[in-house]
Amino acid sequence: MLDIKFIIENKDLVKEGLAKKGYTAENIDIDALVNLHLDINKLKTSTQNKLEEKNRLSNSIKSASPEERPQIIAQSKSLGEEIKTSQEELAKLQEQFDNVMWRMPNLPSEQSPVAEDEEGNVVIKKVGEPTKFNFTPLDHIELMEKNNWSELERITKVSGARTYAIKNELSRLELAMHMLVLDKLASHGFTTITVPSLSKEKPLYGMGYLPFAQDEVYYMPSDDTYLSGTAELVLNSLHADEILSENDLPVLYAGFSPCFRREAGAAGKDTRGLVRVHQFLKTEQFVICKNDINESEYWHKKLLQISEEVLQDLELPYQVLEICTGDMGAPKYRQYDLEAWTPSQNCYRETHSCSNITEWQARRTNLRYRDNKDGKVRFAHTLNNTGIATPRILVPFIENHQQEDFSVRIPEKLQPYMGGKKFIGKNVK
RNA sequence: GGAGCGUUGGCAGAGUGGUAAUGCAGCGGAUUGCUAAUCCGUCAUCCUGAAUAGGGAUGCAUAGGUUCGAGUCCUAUACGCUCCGCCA
Repeated sequence: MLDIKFIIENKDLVKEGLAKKGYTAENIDIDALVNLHLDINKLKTSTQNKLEEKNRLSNSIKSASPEERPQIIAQSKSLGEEIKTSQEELAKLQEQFDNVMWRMPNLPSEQSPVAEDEEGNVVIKKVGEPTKFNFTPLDHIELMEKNNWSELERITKVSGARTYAIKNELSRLELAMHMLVLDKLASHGFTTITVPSLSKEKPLYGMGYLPFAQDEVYYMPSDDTYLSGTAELVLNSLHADEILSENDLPVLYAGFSPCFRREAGAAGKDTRGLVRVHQFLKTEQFVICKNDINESEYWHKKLLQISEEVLQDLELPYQVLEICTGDMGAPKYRQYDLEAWTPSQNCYRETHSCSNITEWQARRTNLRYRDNKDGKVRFAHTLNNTGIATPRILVPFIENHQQEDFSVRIPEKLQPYMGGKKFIGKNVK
């Protein structure tokens, strides 16, 4: 959510920012919004003047003589009717205004490349080389079959399309990766927190999942409850409506949770295997910091660095993308994605997404802190990044580390979490 | 699922239907100077205003209702605590 005062003072900048994100005046009409705001203020002022008069009348009743009272009461009553009418009108206008405000995306950074869609994303860094094999490599599904690591077909009979069951060492590997990342985040000062996958509606608006991605989210009408697509949802609202002390900042969370996504817009894409599933496990990095762009950009880089370390620990070749304005989600100010080399598809595939949201979410959740310098209350900045998401990352992992005998090499950093094993797989003793 | 009690500022905590006490913390100011104390103001949202001057409205979990007037009375909902039931 943006600040209406900022919008009024920076109309052109706002229009330009919206345009970069692919919005036109037909989607969001800034001039109309500002006019609506001015109308609301006018009506507010006149309504408040009436309220002031009514308060005066009410307070005078106590000291009024018994003869005067009936007249004052009648006067106050009729003024009350007028006020009610004004307030109903005001509520109507306010709802129109809020509707636009809740649909307004964040403005992108000046640094973000300007383009319409993902074609405009810019590779800013490559680490490692695409893996070369001196045998014919298998894809992750074949590898899982060779090693008795999955139940992909049986499980769809039970749980439907885009679900997975993995077993034996692969199942343990999935959990080992989360432990590796949780330990890494703890060493960077993050608080480990396992959070519910259930959420009420309000947090979805707070994060920006609603109203922007309604089709993506599971809803359970019998309980008026949603299934969370990311721990970010819950962490972003955990401190909603609070005024933190600046001394509490930054708040660093390593949030672990099962995540659920309908993948409604992805029909036909990545239908087989572990790349795109309805339910997965994610360790999420989440930061609440001061309202200072240098501070949040520092944390943005820091989160990116941590997830790069994760891919380096897993010894996966990867690239870093700076996401362009048109491919960024509505909440985002600036975004990097990490993509790991995926041999079977001969390309890099997304494993991490790292975003600076600035104050856009904090305004929606009313998350603030008291500034030490002047004692003023300010909206915090929030940031998020994948720590690790499984099973998707298992795809590049087992494909890149596969051996000719179908076993899979375990990188050194991960070995302590896998009982010291250097390889896993059927033929490994 | 059932019953009872509760929800007041950043925190703690008063509050007979008639302008939200008080303490602590924070911020601003004044004053005195020995590691700080004392006093005053401020402390959330919004409108008005050139204003970081002043004035005003709102805010006691949320949404309604009763009333000239609601933190206080009524209804519903959410959440919390205690107990009963069920349970990994």
